[in-house]
Amino acid sequence: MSTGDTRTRILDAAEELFAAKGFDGTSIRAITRAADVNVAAIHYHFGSKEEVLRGVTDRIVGPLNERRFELLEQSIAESAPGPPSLEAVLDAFIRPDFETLQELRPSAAHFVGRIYADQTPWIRQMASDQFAETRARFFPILAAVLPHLHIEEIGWRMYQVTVLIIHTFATWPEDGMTSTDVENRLRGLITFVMPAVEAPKGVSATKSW
Amino acid sequence: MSTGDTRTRILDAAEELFAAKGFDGTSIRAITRAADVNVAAIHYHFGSKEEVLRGVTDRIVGPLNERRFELLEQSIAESAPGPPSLEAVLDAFIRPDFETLQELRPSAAHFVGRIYADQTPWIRQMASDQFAETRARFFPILAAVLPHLHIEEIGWRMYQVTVLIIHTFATWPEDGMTSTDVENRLRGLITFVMPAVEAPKGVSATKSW
DNA sequence: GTCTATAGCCGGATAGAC
DNA sequence: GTCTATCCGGCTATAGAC
Repeated sequence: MSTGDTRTRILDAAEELFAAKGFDGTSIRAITRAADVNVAAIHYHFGSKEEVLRGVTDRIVGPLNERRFELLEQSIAESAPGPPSLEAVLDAFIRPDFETLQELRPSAAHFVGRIYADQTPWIRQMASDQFAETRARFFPILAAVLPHLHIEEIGWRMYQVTVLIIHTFATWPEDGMTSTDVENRLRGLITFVMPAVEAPKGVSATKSW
Repeated sequence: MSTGDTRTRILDAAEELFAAKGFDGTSIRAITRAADVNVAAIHYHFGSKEEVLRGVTDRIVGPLNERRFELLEQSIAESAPGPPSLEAVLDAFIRPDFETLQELRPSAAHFVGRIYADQTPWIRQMASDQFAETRARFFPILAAVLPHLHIEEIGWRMYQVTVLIIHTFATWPEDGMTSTDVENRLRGLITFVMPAVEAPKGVSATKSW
Protein backbone atom coordinates (compact mmCIF):
# COMPACT_ATOMS: atom_id res chain seq x y z
CA MET A 1 0.00 0.00 0.00
CA SER A 2 1.75 3.19 -1.13
CA THR A 3 -0.61 5.18 -3.36
CA GLY A 4 -2.04 8.59 -2.62
CA ASP A 5 -0.97 11.08 -0.02
CA THR A 6 -0.04 10.10 3.50
CA ARG A 7 -3.43 10.87 5.00
CA THR A 8 -5.25 8.74 2.45
CA ARG A 9 -2.78 5.88 2.79
CA ILE A 10 -3.37 5.90 6.54
CA LEU A 11 -7.15 5.87 6.11
CA ASP A 12 -6.98 3.03 3.57
CA ALA A 13 -4.77 0.90 5.76
CA ALA A 14 -6.76 1.66 8.90
CA GLU A 15 -10.06 0.82 7.21
CA GLU A 16 -8.73 -2.56 6.16
CA LEU A 17 -7.26 -3.39 9.55
CA PHE A 18 -10.23 -2.19 11.58
CA ALA A 19 -12.43 -4.24 9.26
CA ALA A 20 -10.35 -7.38 9.74
CA LYS A 21 -9.44 -7.15 13.41
CA GLY A 22 -11.69 -4.55 15.00
CA PHE A 23 -10.61 -1.43 16.87
CA ASP A 24 -8.97 -3.12 19.85
CA GLY A 25 -7.37 -5.73 17.64
CA THR A 26 -5.66 -3.10 15.54
CA SER A 27 -2.59 -1.25 16.78
CA ILE A 28 -1.34 2.08 15.49
CA ARG A 29 1.89 0.37 14.61
CA ALA A 30 0.10 -2.18 12.47
CA ILE A 31 -1.44 0.72 10.57
CA THR A 32 1.94 2.35 10.08
CA ARG A 33 3.37 -0.86 8.69
CA ALA A 34 0.47 -1.37 6.28
CA ALA A 35 0.40 2.26 5.17
CA ASP A 36 4.19 2.48 4.98
CA VAL A 37 4.33 5.54 7.18
CA ASN A 38 5.81 6.05 10.64
CA VAL A 39 4.12 6.42 14.00
CA ALA A 40 4.54 10.13 14.16
CA ALA A 41 2.71 10.63 10.86
CA ILE A 42 -0.46 9.20 12.35
CA HIS A 43 -0.24 11.41 15.39
CA TYR A 44 0.49 14.38 13.18
CA HIS A 45 -2.53 13.82 10.92
CA PHE A 46 -5.05 12.47 13.41
CA GLY A 47 -3.81 12.93 16.95
CA SER A 48 -4.93 9.57 18.28
CA LYS A 49 -6.19 6.13 17.35
CA GLU A 50 -9.78 7.18 18.13
CA GLU A 51 -9.54 10.03 15.63
CA VAL A 52 -8.28 7.66 12.95
CA LEU A 53 -11.45 5.64 13.42
CA ARG A 54 -13.55 8.78 13.12
CA GLY A 55 -11.67 9.69 9.96
CA VAL A 56 -12.44 6.33 8.38
CA THR A 57 -16.13 6.38 9.29
CA ASP A 58 -16.66 9.99 8.15
CA ARG A 59 -15.22 9.16 4.77
CA ILE A 60 -17.76 6.36 4.34
CA VAL A 61 -20.89 7.68 6.01
CA GLY A 62 -21.10 11.09 4.33
CA PRO A 63 -21.81 9.92 0.76
CA LEU A 64 -23.92 7.08 2.09
CA ASN A 65 -26.36 9.37 3.89
CA GLU A 66 -26.61 11.71 0.91
CA ARG A 67 -27.59 8.83 -1.31
CA ARG A 68 -30.15 7.64 1.21
CA PHE A 69 -31.95 10.99 1.31
CA GLU A 70 -31.81 11.24 -2.46
CA LEU A 71 -33.60 7.90 -2.86
CA LEU A 72 -36.14 8.76 -0.19
CA GLU A 73 -37.08 12.06 -1.87
CA GLN A 74 -37.30 10.23 -5.16
CA SER A 75 -39.68 7.54 -3.87
CA ILE A 76 -41.85 10.22 -2.23
CA ALA A 77 -41.98 12.19 -5.46
CA GLU A 78 -42.82 9.15 -7.56
CA SER A 79 -45.75 8.13 -5.40
CA ALA A 80 -47.14 11.67 -4.97
CA PRO A 81 -49.75 12.68 -4.10
CA GLY A 82 -50.21 9.43 -2.09
CA PRO A 83 -47.61 8.12 0.39
CA PRO A 84 -44.99 5.68 -0.97
CA SER A 85 -45.31 1.94 -0.35
CA LEU A 86 -43.51 0.37 2.60
CA GLU A 87 -41.40 -1.55 0.13
CA ALA A 88 -40.27 1.69 -1.54
CA VAL A 89 -39.35 3.25 1.80
CA LEU A 90 -37.45 0.16 2.93
CA ASP A 91 -35.69 0.09 -0.41
CA ALA A 92 -34.62 3.73 0.00
CA PHE A 93 -33.47 2.88 3.51
CA ILE A 94 -31.44 -0.19 2.67
CA ARG A 95 -30.33 0.18 -0.96
CA PRO A 96 -27.82 3.02 -0.44
CA ASP A 97 -25.85 0.89 1.98
CA PHE A 98 -25.60 -1.95 -0.49
CA GLU A 99 -24.87 0.24 -3.49
CA THR A 100 -22.40 2.60 -1.88
CA LEU A 101 -20.50 -0.13 -0.11
CA GLN A 102 -20.27 -2.12 -3.31
CA GLU A 103 -18.80 0.84 -5.15
CA LEU A 104 -16.25 1.44 -2.41
CA ARG A 105 -13.67 -1.13 -1.36
CA PRO A 106 -14.88 -4.47 0.10
CA SER A 107 -13.02 -3.44 3.23
CA ALA A 108 -15.43 -0.52 3.58
CA ALA A 109 -18.31 -2.98 3.83
CA HIS A 110 -16.47 -5.10 6.39
CA PHE A 111 -15.53 -1.99 8.28
CA VAL A 112 -19.15 -0.91 8.59
CA GLY A 113 -20.19 -4.41 9.64
CA ARG A 114 -17.59 -4.63 12.32
CA ILE A 115 -17.42 -1.16 13.76
CA TYR A 116 -21.15 -0.49 13.84
CA ALA A 117 -21.68 -3.74 15.73
CA ASP A 118 -19.13 -2.68 18.35
CA GLN A 119 -20.72 -2.02 21.75
CA THR A 120 -18.01 0.26 23.11
CA PRO A 121 -19.89 3.35 24.36
CA TRP A 122 -18.02 6.06 22.47
CA ILE A 123 -18.24 4.07 19.24
CA ARG A 124 -21.98 3.50 19.76
CA GLN A 125 -22.36 7.22 20.38
CA MET A 126 -20.56 8.10 17.17
CA ALA A 127 -22.74 5.70 15.18
CA SER A 128 -25.93 6.97 16.75
CA ASP A 129 -25.01 10.61 16.02
CA GLN A 130 -24.30 9.84 12.40
CA PHE A 131 -27.67 8.14 12.16
CA ALA A 132 -29.69 10.96 13.71
CA GLU A 133 -30.61 12.65 10.43
CA THR A 134 -31.69 9.38 8.84
CA ARG A 135 -34.02 8.77 11.78
CA ALA A 136 -35.41 12.30 11.53
CA ARG A 137 -36.15 11.93 7.84
CA PHE A 138 -37.46 8.38 7.66
CA PHE A 139 -39.52 8.02 10.81
CA PRO A 140 -42.30 10.51 9.96
CA ILE A 141 -42.83 8.85 6.61
CA LEU A 142 -42.79 5.39 8.14
CA ALA A 143 -45.35 6.57 10.69
CA ALA A 144 -47.63 7.56 7.80
CA VAL A 145 -47.09 4.26 6.01
CA LEU A 146 -47.63 2.18 9.17
CA PRO A 147 -50.57 3.88 10.89
CA HIS A 148 -51.38 0.82 13.00
CA LEU A 149 -48.09 1.11 14.95
CA HIS A 150 -46.84 3.45 17.66
CA ILE A 151 -43.74 5.42 16.73
CA GLU A 152 -41.74 3.60 19.42
CA GLU A 153 -42.67 0.28 17.93
CA ILE A 154 -41.67 1.50 14.47
CA GLY A 155 -38.38 2.68 15.92
CA TRP A 156 -37.73 -0.69 17.51
CA ARG A 157 -38.56 -2.59 14.34
CA MET A 158 -36.38 -0.39 12.17
CA TYR A 159 -33.61 -0.85 14.67
CA GLN A 160 -33.85 -4.61 14.16
CA VAL A 161 -33.61 -3.97 10.44
CA THR A 162 -30.39 -2.02 10.85
CA VAL A 163 -28.98 -4.81 12.99
CA LEU A 164 -29.51 -7.17 10.06
CA ILE A 165 -28.10 -4.70 7.54
CA ILE A 166 -24.98 -4.22 9.60
CA HIS A 167 -24.57 -7.94 10.11
CA THR A 168 -24.86 -8.44 6.36
CA PHE A 169 -21.82 -6.24 5.92
CA ALA A 170 -19.94 -7.99 8.69
CA THR A 171 -20.17 -11.16 6.62
CA TRP A 172 -19.65 -9.49 3.25
CA PRO A 173 -17.45 -11.60 0.94
CA GLU A 174 -13.78 -10.67 0.95
CA ASP A 175 -13.62 -10.20 -2.79
CA GLY A 176 -16.67 -8.01 -3.26
CA MET A 177 -19.75 -9.00 -5.21
CA THR A 178 -21.25 -8.58 -8.67
CA SER A 179 -24.14 -6.18 -9.16
CA THR A 180 -26.61 -9.05 -9.46
CA ASP A 181 -25.34 -10.68 -6.27
CA VAL A 182 -25.80 -7.39 -4.48
CA GLU A 183 -29.28 -6.96 -5.93
CA ASN A 184 -30.21 -10.48 -4.81
CA ARG A 185 -28.98 -9.93 -1.28
CA LEU A 186 -30.85 -6.66 -1.14
CA ARG A 187 -34.06 -8.20 -2.46
CA GLY A 188 -33.69 -11.17 -0.11
CA LEU A 189 -33.31 -8.93 2.91
CA ILE A 190 -36.31 -6.76 1.95
CA THR A 191 -38.47 -9.84 1.34
CA PHE A 192 -37.58 -11.12 4.76
CA VAL A 193 -37.89 -7.90 6.64
CA MET A 194 -40.99 -6.34 5.12
CA PRO A 195 -43.62 -8.64 6.66
CA ALA A 196 -41.88 -8.27 10.01
CA VAL A 197 -41.93 -4.48 9.91
CA GLU A 198 -45.59 -4.32 8.95
CA ALA A 199 -46.76 -7.13 11.25
CA PRO A 200 -49.78 -6.31 13.42
CA LYS A 201 -49.06 -4.67 16.74
CA GLY A 202 -47.99 -7.24 19.32
CA VAL A 203 -46.50 -6.87 22.78
CA SER A 204 -44.83 -3.52 23.27
CA ALA A 205 -41.12 -3.60 22.64
CA THR A 206 -38.35 -1.91 24.55
CA LYS A 207 -36.25 1.18 24.06
CA SER A 208 -33.93 0.80 21.10
CA TRP A 209 -31.91 3.82 20.01
CA MET B 1 -14.68 -10.74 43.67
CA SER B 2 -13.27 -13.45 45.94
CA THR B 3 -15.87 -16.21 46.35
CA GLY B 4 -15.54 -19.79 45.20
CA ASP B 5 -12.48 -21.67 44.12
CA THR B 6 -9.79 -20.15 41.95
CA ARG B 7 -11.06 -21.61 38.72
CA THR B 8 -14.57 -20.25 39.25
CA ARG B 9 -13.30 -16.85 40.30
CA ILE B 10 -11.31 -16.65 37.09
CA LEU B 11 -14.32 -17.63 35.00
CA ASP B 12 -16.57 -15.11 36.75
CA ALA B 13 -14.11 -12.27 36.31
CA ALA B 14 -13.34 -13.20 32.72
CA GLU B 15 -17.01 -13.41 31.81
CA GLU B 16 -17.61 -9.93 33.12
CA LEU B 17 -14.61 -8.41 31.43
CA PHE B 18 -15.12 -10.14 28.08
CA ALA B 19 -18.74 -8.96 28.22
CA ALA B 20 -17.76 -5.37 28.89
CA LYS B 21 -14.69 -4.98 26.71
CA GLY B 22 -14.60 -7.91 24.32
CA PHE B 23 -11.81 -10.45 23.91
CA ASP B 24 -9.16 -8.12 22.52
CA GLY B 25 -10.11 -5.40 24.97
CA THR B 26 -9.51 -7.71 27.94
CA SER B 27 -6.04 -8.56 29.15
CA ILE B 28 -5.09 -11.56 31.22
CA ARG B 29 -3.73 -9.18 33.78
CA ALA B 30 -7.07 -7.39 34.05
CA ILE B 31 -8.66 -10.77 34.77
CA THR B 32 -6.09 -11.54 37.46
CA ARG B 33 -6.79 -8.21 39.15
CA ALA B 34 -10.57 -8.69 39.06
CA ALA B 35 -10.39 -12.32 40.21
CA ASP B 36 -7.72 -11.59 42.80
CA VAL B 37 -5.42 -14.30 41.51
CA ASN B 38 -2.01 -14.09 39.89
CA VAL B 39 -0.99 -14.53 36.28
CA ALA B 40 0.38 -17.99 36.78
CA ALA B 41 -2.94 -19.24 38.15
CA ILE B 42 -4.64 -18.52 34.83
CA HIS B 43 -1.97 -20.31 32.88
CA TYR B 44 -2.09 -23.20 35.30
CA HIS B 45 -5.88 -23.65 35.03
CA PHE B 46 -6.43 -22.73 31.39
CA GLY B 47 -3.13 -22.51 29.57
CA SER B 48 -3.95 -19.45 27.50
CA LYS B 49 -6.34 -16.53 27.09
CA GLU B 50 -8.19 -18.38 24.29
CA GLU B 51 -8.85 -21.30 26.61
CA VAL B 52 -10.27 -18.98 29.23
CA LEU B 53 -12.79 -17.80 26.64
CA ARG B 54 -13.68 -21.40 25.84
CA GLY B 55 -14.11 -22.08 29.53
CA VAL B 56 -16.55 -19.21 29.91
CA THR B 57 -18.63 -20.15 26.85
CA ASP B 58 -18.78 -23.85 27.76
CA ARG B 59 -20.13 -23.01 31.17
CA ILE B 60 -22.98 -21.03 29.58
CA VAL B 61 -23.82 -22.97 26.44
CA GLY B 62 -24.13 -26.44 27.93
CA PRO B 63 -27.23 -25.87 30.07
CA LEU B 64 -28.65 -23.58 27.42
CA ASN B 65 -28.64 -26.24 24.72
CA GLU B 66 -30.11 -28.85 27.06
CA ARG B 67 -33.01 -26.55 27.83
CA ARG B 68 -33.55 -25.86 24.14
CA PHE B 69 -33.88 -29.54 23.27
CA GLU B 70 -36.14 -30.11 26.25
CA LEU B 71 -38.58 -27.44 25.05
CA LEU B 72 -38.46 -28.67 21.49
CA GLU B 73 -39.32 -32.24 22.49
CA GLN B 74 -42.08 -30.88 24.67
CA SER B 75 -43.69 -28.82 21.89
CA ILE B 76 -43.48 -31.78 19.53
CA ALA B 77 -45.13 -34.05 22.10
CA GLU B 78 -47.88 -31.54 22.84
CA SER B 79 -48.88 -31.14 19.21
CA ALA B 80 -48.66 -34.85 18.34
CA PRO B 81 -49.69 -36.43 16.09
CA GLY B 82 -49.60 -33.25 13.98
CA PRO B 83 -46.51 -31.03 13.62
CA PRO B 84 -46.13 -28.15 16.09
CA SER B 85 -46.95 -24.59 15.06
CA LEU B 86 -44.19 -22.31 13.80
CA GLU B 87 -44.76 -20.16 16.85
CA ALA B 88 -44.16 -23.12 19.17
CA VAL B 89 -40.95 -24.05 17.38
CA LEU B 90 -39.68 -20.48 17.42
CA ASP B 91 -40.56 -20.27 21.07
CA ALA B 92 -38.57 -23.41 21.83
CA PHE B 93 -35.72 -21.97 19.81
CA ILE B 94 -35.61 -18.56 21.45
CA ARG B 95 -37.03 -18.97 24.96
CA PRO B 96 -34.15 -20.98 26.47
CA ASP B 97 -31.74 -18.17 25.66
CA PHE B 98 -33.91 -15.62 27.42
CA GLU B 99 -34.72 -17.83 30.39
CA THR B 100 -31.28 -19.27 30.98
CA LEU B 101 -29.51 -15.96 30.61
CA GLN B 102 -31.93 -14.32 32.99
CA GLU B 103 -31.27 -16.96 35.60
CA LEU B 104 -27.52 -16.59 35.21
CA ARG B 105 -25.65 -13.34 35.82
CA PRO B 106 -26.47 -10.32 33.60
CA SER B 107 -22.84 -10.49 32.53
CA ALA B 108 -23.58 -13.89 31.00
CA ALA B 109 -26.14 -12.26 28.71
CA HIS B 110 -23.73 -9.49 27.73
CA PHE B 111 -21.03 -12.04 27.19
CA VAL B 112 -23.16 -13.99 24.74
CA GLY B 113 -24.17 -10.81 22.93
CA ARG B 114 -20.62 -9.65 22.55
CA ILE B 115 -18.67 -12.80 21.91
CA TYR B 116 -21.13 -14.43 19.51
CA ALA B 117 -21.15 -11.27 17.40
CA ASP B 118 -17.37 -11.37 17.15
CA GLN B 119 -16.16 -12.09 13.62
CA THR B 120 -12.73 -13.42 14.56
CA PRO B 121 -12.46 -16.76 12.69
CA TRP B 122 -11.61 -19.07 15.60
CA ILE B 123 -14.37 -17.52 17.71
CA ARG B 124 -16.88 -17.91 14.86
CA GLN B 125 -15.77 -21.52 14.53
CA MET B 126 -16.29 -22.20 18.19
CA ALA B 127 -19.78 -20.67 18.08
CA SER B 128 -20.71 -22.60 14.97
CA ASP B 129 -19.55 -25.89 16.49
CA GLN B 130 -21.58 -25.31 19.63
CA PHE B 131 -24.59 -24.60 17.47
CA ALA B 132 -24.32 -27.71 15.28
CA GLU B 133 -26.62 -29.88 17.36
CA THR B 134 -29.29 -27.20 17.54
CA ARG B 135 -29.24 -26.93 13.75
CA ALA B 136 -29.46 -30.70 13.40
CA ARG B 137 -32.46 -30.94 15.69
CA PHE B 138 -34.46 -27.88 14.65
CA PHE B 139 -34.03 -27.76 10.89
CA PRO B 140 -35.90 -30.97 9.99
CA ILE B 141 -38.87 -29.86 12.04
CA LEU B 142 -38.77 -26.39 10.55
CA ALA B 143 -38.69 -27.93 7.08
CA ALA B 144 -41.91 -29.78 7.91
CA VAL B 145 -43.55 -26.65 9.30
CA LEU B 146 -42.46 -24.48 6.34
CA PRO B 147 -43.03 -26.71 3.30
CA HIS B 148 -43.05 -23.78 0.88
CA LEU B 149 -39.38 -22.99 1.53
CA HIS B 150 -36.10 -24.63 0.52
CA ILE B 151 -33.95 -25.80 3.40
CA GLU B 152 -31.26 -23.26 2.46
CA GLU B 153 -33.77 -20.47 2.67
CA ILE B 154 -34.94 -21.73 6.06
CA GLY B 155 -31.34 -21.83 7.20
CA TRP B 156 -30.73 -18.28 6.06
CA ARG B 157 -33.87 -16.99 7.74
CA MET B 158 -33.12 -18.73 11.04
CA TYR B 159 -29.63 -17.30 10.87
CA GLN B 160 -31.14 -13.82 10.71
CA VAL B 161 -33.18 -14.75 13.77
CA THR B 162 -30.09 -15.72 15.71
CA VAL B 163 -28.44 -12.45 14.73
CA LEU B 164 -31.33 -10.61 16.37
CA ILE B 165 -31.28 -12.85 19.44
CA ILE B 166 -27.59 -12.27 19.93
CA HIS B 167 -27.96 -8.55 19.44
CA THR B 168 -30.70 -8.53 22.05
CA PHE B 169 -28.20 -9.86 24.55
CA ALA B 170 -25.55 -7.40 23.49
CA THR B 171 -27.90 -4.63 24.60
CA TRP B 172 -29.24 -6.45 27.67
CA PRO B 173 -29.72 -4.06 30.63
CA GLU B 174 -26.83 -3.96 33.07
CA ASP B 175 -28.98 -4.76 36.05
CA GLY B 176 -30.89 -7.74 34.70
CA MET B 177 -34.62 -7.82 34.10
CA THR B 178 -37.80 -8.93 35.80
CA SER B 179 -39.55 -12.07 34.55
CA THR B 180 -42.29 -10.00 32.91
CA ASP B 181 -39.77 -7.78 31.13
CA VAL B 182 -38.06 -10.87 29.82
CA GLU B 183 -41.37 -12.35 28.72
CA ASN B 184 -42.27 -9.10 26.91
CA ARG B 185 -38.98 -8.96 25.07
CA LEU B 186 -39.36 -12.58 24.10
CA ARG B 187 -42.93 -12.10 22.86
CA GLY B 188 -41.94 -8.91 21.02
CA LEU B 189 -39.14 -10.66 19.20
CA ILE B 190 -41.31 -13.61 18.22
CA THR B 191 -44.10 -11.32 17.00
CA PHE B 192 -41.60 -9.49 14.83
CA VAL B 193 -39.77 -12.48 13.53
CA MET B 194 -42.54 -14.97 12.84
CA PRO B 195 -44.06 -13.30 9.75
CA ALA B 196 -40.54 -12.85 8.36
CA VAL B 197 -39.66 -16.51 8.79
CA GLU B 198 -42.86 -17.74 7.16
CA ALA B 199 -42.95 -15.11 4.40
CA PRO B 200 -43.53 -16.49 0.88
CA LYS B 201 -40.46 -17.55 -1.01
CA GLY B 202 -38.70 -14.53 -2.54
CA VAL B 203 -35.31 -14.13 -4.17
CA SER B 204 -32.90 -16.86 -3.13
CA ALA B 205 -30.67 -15.87 -0.27
CA THR B 206 -26.99 -16.56 0.24
CA LYS B 207 -24.99 -19.02 2.24
CA SER B 208 -25.31 -18.36 5.94
CA TRP B 209 -23.76 -20.83 8.38
C1' DG C 1 5.19 17.37 6.88
C1' DT C 2 8.22 13.72 7.69
C1' DC C 3 11.55 11.30 10.13
C1' DT C 4 14.43 8.87 14.20
C1' DA C 5 14.80 8.02 18.81
C1' DT C 6 13.16 7.18 23.10
C1' DA C 7 10.24 7.40 27.18
C1' DG C 8 7.38 4.66 29.95
C1' DC C 9 4.06 1.27 30.38
C1' DC C 10 1.56 -3.14 29.72
C1' DG C 11 1.06 -7.37 27.37
C1' DG C 12 1.37 -12.96 27.35
C1' DA C 13 4.00 -16.52 28.87
C1' DT C 14 7.14 -19.36 31.72
C1' DA C 15 10.66 -20.96 35.36
C1' DG C 16 11.18 -22.52 39.61
C1' DA C 17 10.51 -22.08 44.83
C1' DC C 18 7.19 -23.50 48.18
C1' DG D 1 -2.09 -25.51 43.34
C1' DT D 2 -0.24 -21.16 44.31
C1' DC D 3 3.13 -17.74 44.32
C1' DT D 4 7.17 -14.33 42.93
C1' DA D 5 10.26 -12.95 39.64
C1' DT D 6 11.49 -12.24 35.14
C1' DC D 7 11.90 -12.54 29.95
C1' DC D 8 10.95 -10.10 26.04
C1' DG D 9 8.28 -7.90 22.98
C1' DG D 10 4.59 -4.52 21.67
C1' DC D 11 2.11 -0.67 22.74
C1' DT D 12 0.74 4.76 22.62
C1' DA D 13 2.62 8.99 22.64
C1' DT D 14 5.95 12.70 22.30
C1' DA D 15 10.38 15.30 21.68
C1' DG D 16 13.18 17.30 18.59
C1' DA D 17 16.13 17.19 14.17
C1' DC D 18 15.55 18.09 9.33
